[in-house]
Amino acid sequence: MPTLDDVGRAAGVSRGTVSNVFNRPELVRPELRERVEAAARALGYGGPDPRGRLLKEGKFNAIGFMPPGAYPIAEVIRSPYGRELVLGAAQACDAAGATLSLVNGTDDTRIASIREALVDGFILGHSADIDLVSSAKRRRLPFVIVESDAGPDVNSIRTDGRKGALAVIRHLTGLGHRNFAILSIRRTAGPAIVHMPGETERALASGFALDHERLGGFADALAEAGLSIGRMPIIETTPGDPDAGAVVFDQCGDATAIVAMSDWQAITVLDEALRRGIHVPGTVSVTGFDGTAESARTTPPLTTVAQDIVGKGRMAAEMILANAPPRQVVMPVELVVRGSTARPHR
Amino acid sequence: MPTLDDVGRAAGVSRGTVSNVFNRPELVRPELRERVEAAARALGYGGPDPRGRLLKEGKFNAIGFMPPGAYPIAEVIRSPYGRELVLGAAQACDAAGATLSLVNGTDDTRIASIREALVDGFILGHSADIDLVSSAKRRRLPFVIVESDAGPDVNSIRTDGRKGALAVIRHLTGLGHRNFAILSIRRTAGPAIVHMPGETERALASGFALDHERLGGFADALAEAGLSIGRMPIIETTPGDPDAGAVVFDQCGDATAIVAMSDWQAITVLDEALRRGIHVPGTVSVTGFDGTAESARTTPPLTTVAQDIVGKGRMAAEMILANAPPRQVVMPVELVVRGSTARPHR
DNA sequence: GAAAATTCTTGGAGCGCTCCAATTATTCGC
DNA sequence: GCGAATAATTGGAGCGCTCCAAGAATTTTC
Repeated sequence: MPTLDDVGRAAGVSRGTVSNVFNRPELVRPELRERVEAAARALGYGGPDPRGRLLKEGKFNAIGFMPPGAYPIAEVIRSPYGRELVLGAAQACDAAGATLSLVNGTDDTRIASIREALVDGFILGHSADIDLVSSAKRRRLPFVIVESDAGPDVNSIRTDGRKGALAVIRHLTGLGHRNFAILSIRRTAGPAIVHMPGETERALASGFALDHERLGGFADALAEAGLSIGRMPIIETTPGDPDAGAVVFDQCGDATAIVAMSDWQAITVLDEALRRGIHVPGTVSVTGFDGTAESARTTPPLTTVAQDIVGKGRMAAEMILANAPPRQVVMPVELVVRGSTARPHR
Repeated sequence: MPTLDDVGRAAGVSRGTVSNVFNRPELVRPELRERVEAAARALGYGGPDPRGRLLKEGKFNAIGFMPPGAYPIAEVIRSPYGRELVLGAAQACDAAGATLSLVNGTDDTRIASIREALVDGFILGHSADIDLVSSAKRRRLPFVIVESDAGPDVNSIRTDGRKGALAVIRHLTGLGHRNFAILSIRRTAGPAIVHMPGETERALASGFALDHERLGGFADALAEAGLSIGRMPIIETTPGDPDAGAVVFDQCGDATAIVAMSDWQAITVLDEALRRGIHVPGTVSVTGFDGTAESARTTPPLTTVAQDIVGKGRMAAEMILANAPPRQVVMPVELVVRGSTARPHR
């Protein structure tokens, strides 16, 4: 690849003049400019390489989005939640004229990705992963953690998951439900993990901070109704896993309410119910979490905990762009009761 | 910000050794390594700046996606079509461990964005925009144009829009329709542009190559049935413009079939029909284009021209990643007849 | 037509890093 | 304990560019 120097040599001018031709053409005499442009064309010079400029100038004008867990970036676009979050971030980038980089990282490359991504800041899709946070810190770029709180010196933005969880369970116990199955989020790729009653401690200890908080809310609300979360099956599935619904119905025959940690999982359950001819909410009630656009369009429409996901993504990106002192934002939630919940059968 | 040299000075070692501590720690004696690490911590050195490396090494390990027209990147995520295209590209990036950069560019910054984006190649969301293509060429990075053909020396991947358009119109004329309204894609932001019968030449000349091809298909299929496209109103709207449906019904009262260039626009029409109590397909038939996932879930389900959008995005990204000689790919289409079309009323 | 003012052009310094050949320190073998 | 082998460290060159002070060329002014 030819360089500024090569072009300069070919045109009989200095590197500096060639640079001016490309960056401040008004500074160079028209005839010279044309000579330089001709030389550049002849050599196939494609304009100043951004690498060189970068070293001198600094900013990448881009913010990075790193998916939660070790999810592939495609999964982020595919998931209703991820999509809305990215949409919000994209809105903020549009307003700022910045690029939004979806940064790829498998389990063992995400640390390196943080170190090397060509961005001015990061959105870490929900994760309290200590290693990730500390490498983000080390890099000394602004970053925001979505959906968990990593202390006062780190930007974070999360939903009041506890409150949402309480609201869901109170709604269901209020309707008379006593037997629940909980559909939790598996943090890595792979098939469903089933924790039957009595062996649910492991589930409670695992996964994202997000799950802890929501599970905590579930546990407390169940306790209010004299129930114990330890008696309920907990099933961890990857959101979007099409088998999740089947596993739930296979394993949790006597649950009258299936409580999912995400709309996407709840929708899978709805699909499977339809397939099996199980009536929702007649035979079983189903709840989601997130209030994605999809949740309003299912049959029946999903009872869910709504939050402003797009707003969350936008705010996350704005926090990076603004580069202000760290803040910890907690977004409100609201229970949206729709058609997928009713009194238990009998 | 401290540099390798600063750290080296503080630790009493050379720059090279500090570099080794971070990149090939096994090369440096443990005690020294610790001394260097301590110095780095003390100075708040965040590890080697990727900028420096970049200059030496080259690849960005990222591909850029530039939205069609001057659409903001948020619009790409929001639109069903854009989302699937990006999803496909993300799949290919996942497989290759690359970053997917959604590159921002307004009308007057897109050229500069192409020049300066920190990527190894581009996907140009459908656009035959001469300036853009030539600046992409100039930069000498591999790039792929989606949805139009820019000649044998440029990668492109497009759908057989003409065939799809023919199929739609033949289906509708076969059902007995004679009065159509055409919903075309406005390339810039802004309200609907209405071209009433007799003034449609302008519409035929404008917009994306994509529209030309599809409009050409419509025109020919109409001609087969003894009809003239010049007699049909053509309305250009921005996909996702929620008013599109209203404009169509306000302006095209006697059309028995509304033919949209994208599912998204067709869905808007469906929504508006519902709002006005106009029965689809009883009173008016509606067709989409693209076969997005959404099109199967509308009420009634949409008759549309299906194509493998995700596959298209994936292939586009793969073409860049592979960096092989230019190819021009034409993807097949298939008419999918669903519930939104029927014989005209009366 | 010479000095002053203006416009253009030059090339060195430096951005932070990696690479590598050369140098220095350490360990090994007998 | 000494030379050879091995391991660890160094620092210069260079990646492609921008910036800028200085110098050269041209134009203006009186």
